[in-house]
Amino acid sequence: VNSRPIKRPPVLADVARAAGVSVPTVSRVLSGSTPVSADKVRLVLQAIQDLGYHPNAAARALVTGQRSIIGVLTGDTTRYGYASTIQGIEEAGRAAGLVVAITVIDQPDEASVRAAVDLALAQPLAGVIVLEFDIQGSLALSALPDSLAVAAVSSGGGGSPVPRAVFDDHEGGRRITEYLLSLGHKTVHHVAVPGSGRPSGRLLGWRKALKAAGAKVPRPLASDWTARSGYEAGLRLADRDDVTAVLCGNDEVAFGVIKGLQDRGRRVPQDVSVAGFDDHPLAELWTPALTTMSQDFTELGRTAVGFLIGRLTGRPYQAPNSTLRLVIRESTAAPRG
Amino acid sequence: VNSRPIKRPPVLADVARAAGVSVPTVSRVLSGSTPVSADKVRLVLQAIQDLGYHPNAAARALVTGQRSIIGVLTGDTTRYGYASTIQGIEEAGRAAGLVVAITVIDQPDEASVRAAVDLALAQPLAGVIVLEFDIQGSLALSALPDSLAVAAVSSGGGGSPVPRAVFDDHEGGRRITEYLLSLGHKTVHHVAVPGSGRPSGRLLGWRKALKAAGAKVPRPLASDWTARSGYEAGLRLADRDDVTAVLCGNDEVAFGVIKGLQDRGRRVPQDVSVAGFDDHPLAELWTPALTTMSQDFTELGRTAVGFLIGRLTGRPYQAPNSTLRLVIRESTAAPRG
DNA sequence: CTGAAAGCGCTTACAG
DNA sequence: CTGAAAGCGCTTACAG
Repeated sequence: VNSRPIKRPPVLADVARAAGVSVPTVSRVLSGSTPVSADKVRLVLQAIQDLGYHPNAAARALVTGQRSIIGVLTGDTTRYGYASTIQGIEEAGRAAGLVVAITVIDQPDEASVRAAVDLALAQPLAGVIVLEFDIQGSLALSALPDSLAVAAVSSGGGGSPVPRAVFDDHEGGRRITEYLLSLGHKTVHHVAVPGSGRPSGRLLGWRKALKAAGAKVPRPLASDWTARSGYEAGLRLADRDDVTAVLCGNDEVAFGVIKGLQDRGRRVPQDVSVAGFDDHPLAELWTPALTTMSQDFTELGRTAVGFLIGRLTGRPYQAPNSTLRLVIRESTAAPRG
Repeated sequence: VNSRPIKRPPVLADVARAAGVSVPTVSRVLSGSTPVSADKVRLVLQAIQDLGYHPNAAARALVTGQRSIIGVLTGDTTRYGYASTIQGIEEAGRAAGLVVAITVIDQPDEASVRAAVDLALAQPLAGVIVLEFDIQGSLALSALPDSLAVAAVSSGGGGSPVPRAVFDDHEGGRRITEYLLSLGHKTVHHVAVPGSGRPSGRLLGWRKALKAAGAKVPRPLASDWTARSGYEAGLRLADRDDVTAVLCGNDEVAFGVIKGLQDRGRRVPQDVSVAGFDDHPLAELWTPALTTMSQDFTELGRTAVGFLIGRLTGRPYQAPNSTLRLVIRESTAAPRG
């Protein structure tokens, strides 16, 4: 493979020499902090151009103490909720002149968390945002030093006292379960996604709605967030004739559950209603189109950046209201008979 | 919202004072570069613990010249191909002690590219990886200075002489089109995704296969990568009775095309065969399960990191072979009659 | 094994 | 407007 040679990058002194001025003068041209005579400005700009000079970020960060990196600690980067949240963080970060440095914590154990935290903290960070969607996230939050500005995006409350952009999973789970019950289902089954150590808020809200309605609370099935694990759950649920409604921990799992039910000859929603969570972009195109609880993850990511910048600047940040919204499509209906 | 106070982070001198040793001694304990007496090691470790000391990354980077950030320049972070590639970069990066700093170039114009490049280069970067999947990527590649280690993940060849992890879109497009023709279709229609300035390799390979077979080359429809735009295309294609096979620029578009065809009463694959590109995780669960050209984006991301580290260390990196693989499922069949 | 000294590349008072 | 000087927090020869 071809490749350009890597030269020693030019430094400020090189530019100063080329332009015939002092080092501080170049710095002033760059920052605009102090007036510089027009002709020197021209010479300096020319030299910067010629040499292809870019400031050494490390040196600048050292002296100014200015950091322009938001560290993001997360258990995943590709699933819908995670990826959308990161997208929001990146957008809001970039608008504020910050880049996003991602470190994935791939296992929910102390060692992985420690390794990831150490790696992240080895960067000149303005602050860190933790995606507290899973056990990794919870652990990371408590492993972070006090000297750092920290915010979290979180599915429900939480322990350590950091600003959190939370989507109210509990409330969402409750509302969508109530909706299913209101269609006439005797109870609602649940295919759960992993929680952050404790049961997910979605599961808690689901259980609460069932209890409030005096409905039987079936034992939840487990999934690992993936459509494939949802499919397995769907196959199992298809064999039980007491199942008329299923709430899934997220849309990807719901897609799999629907397919599993259909592959066993159960029609959705005529035989079984299925609802999801999150409003994945494909939810409206699924067959049948998926009823779900919509969440604006991107907004949540932006909010977390707002919190972080608020802490950094001392100006408190006003979080926008919850974006929870029940989206009724075709995958849910009244039970037969 | 509650929040912990941000204290001035402790520095090496604070640790040295607390432990009653000199600054270099603390540094030596940290790096292990030079033996330090056991009792001093203990004192230093204790002080580090007590103070919650973390090294100042900027200072360390300045003196060692070591950078542990891979800058990633990309047009998107959430779509399947992009997100998976970034996942691979992060994995391989983390394994090598590097974090991934993402900057999105949200518009394919010079100004957006310049802003993103400047923001990325303001960090202490070990090198940068450009996702050359779109126009933004191509522009970014030419805007990067020579003094930086650069690699790209790319859909097909390319201009500037940087090491590229390429997935052979052209070859993939050709092979899957040949497959569709081999089923007996007179020609294959195409719903294209945006290319990186020029037509996508997928489109080129598709066209080449048609020409080689002496088939008519229909005018391709455009999409913007999303399932929704695929849906629009599907609706339009459904009205034409000369359409018996459609190759889509990616799986998400294919999902939409299938739904659009179905909503207009066309059955897939009995009336129209539809094939995708990429092997999205939901492709196997779609109804009908999607025939597609599988690509290992995660692997590509890892390869790009390999190139980068190869350049940094001077040890050339041997790229793995192409991962292109035709996956035949249920969405394609011989035409009727 | 350990400390005093120099220096990485920048910015910011300090004097003109 | 401009340069000489100091210093950010670390690491690395240099002497013991």
